[in-house]
Amino acid sequence: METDKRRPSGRPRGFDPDAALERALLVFWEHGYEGASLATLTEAMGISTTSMYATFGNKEELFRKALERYTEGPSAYVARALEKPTALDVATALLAGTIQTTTRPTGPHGCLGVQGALATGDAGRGARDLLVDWRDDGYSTLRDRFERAVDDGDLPPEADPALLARYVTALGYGIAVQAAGGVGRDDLQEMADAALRSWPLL
Amino acid sequence: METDKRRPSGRPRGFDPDAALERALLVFWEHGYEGASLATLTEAMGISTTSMYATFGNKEELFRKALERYTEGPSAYVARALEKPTALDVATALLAGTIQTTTRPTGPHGCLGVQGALATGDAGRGARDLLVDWRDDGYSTLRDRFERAVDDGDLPPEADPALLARYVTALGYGIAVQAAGGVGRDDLQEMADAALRSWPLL
DNA sequence: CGAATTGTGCATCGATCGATGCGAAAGTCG
DNA sequence: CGACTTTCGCATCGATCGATGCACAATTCG
Repeated sequence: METDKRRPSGRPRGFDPDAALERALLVFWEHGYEGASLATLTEAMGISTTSMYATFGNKEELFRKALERYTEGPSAYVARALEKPTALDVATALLAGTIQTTTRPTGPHGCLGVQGALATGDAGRGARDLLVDWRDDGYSTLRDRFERAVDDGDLPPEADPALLARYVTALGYGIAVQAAGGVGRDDLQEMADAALRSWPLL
Repeated sequence: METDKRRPSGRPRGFDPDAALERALLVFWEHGYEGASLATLTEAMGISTTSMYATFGNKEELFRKALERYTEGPSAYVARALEKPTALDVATALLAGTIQTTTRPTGPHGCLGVQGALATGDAGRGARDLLVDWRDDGYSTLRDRFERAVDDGDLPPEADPALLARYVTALGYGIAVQAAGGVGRDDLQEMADAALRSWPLL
């Protein structure tokens, strides 16, 4: 039942696709979809455009795969936060994770899901729509989690799960925008702490 | 003391610069700096590239002037909000104005100051830096306003003006991001109302 | 009128955009 | 070995990018 390690016929790849995708992710993260040219991407990935197209399809597919990698890598704190026992724990972990990820001393500032393609021309419409769905999914998942919290009695019956999810996501995206502009980690964390002091906003 | 209406020598312009700038503003607002090509811009403005360069300088200058027009037009609610009598009134008017402006049924969704150039390539660095300063100015002005509110006794001495300004701007940018993705006006307004219910976050 | 000044229309610039064609290279398989 | 399969290096594609040169049109001034 081992994973299929049989070498495929033909010339083997001269690079590690995962490592190359990680580099591409960083470029998209820092410069956005439209701001990341194929030349910049392939140079950072250390491969030729031919290899990029053969391996990843095209620029939009590369972006889609980079976003997946982002979700499972730098943005994995989201899934972990959703598993916290209480709604307040979820919100607290979500904002703390957002702040940590969007203000890493090394690596791009901000959030790929926000600055990757917020407003684009025709060429970036695919990426833009992809991120709209990505953010919508995040909101829906969070709202569902808060609905469960109401069912659990963790949140009072008067609490509004949809409103609370909007609140936390708004704070998260607002943090991401400020982080993209260079606002420091401590300032944002103080603000997030204060913003959750009145949880659940009744 | 009349404004100088003496016709300048030479052939008169065949278009209204203000109207053309307004069109350019809408294109930048919807597609962002990098996503707005000269062809798209000049077509919307109804003029040739030659006339654009003669009148506005270049693309980056056009963006700068469009941002000024945005500040004094669609974003004028900011200046009006800052004149409200109390800090809570300021915050309330600021968020309400943000929601109205970023979700206009006609016109682009979102905020030019956010989605105009959040992450860019080299070509968009000028625009990006311009918006970073624009947002920093907004934050600083709001913080100063809240400091004055503390001095006035309008806010309690324990209130933290910088933190409150971070809070309101984060909510505003978070609203802008969600509006860019098509989130509706009512959902955002409900959330903003709830977010200010615990003002001033003590 | 003619000279001077300013805006416009048209063509086009070099650079860069994303994307491909093609033959050589580097492996597996019979 | 030779046939087959897959990847790579190089050159280049047509389209679009932002930006400009230049001759002509339209106005003011002397």
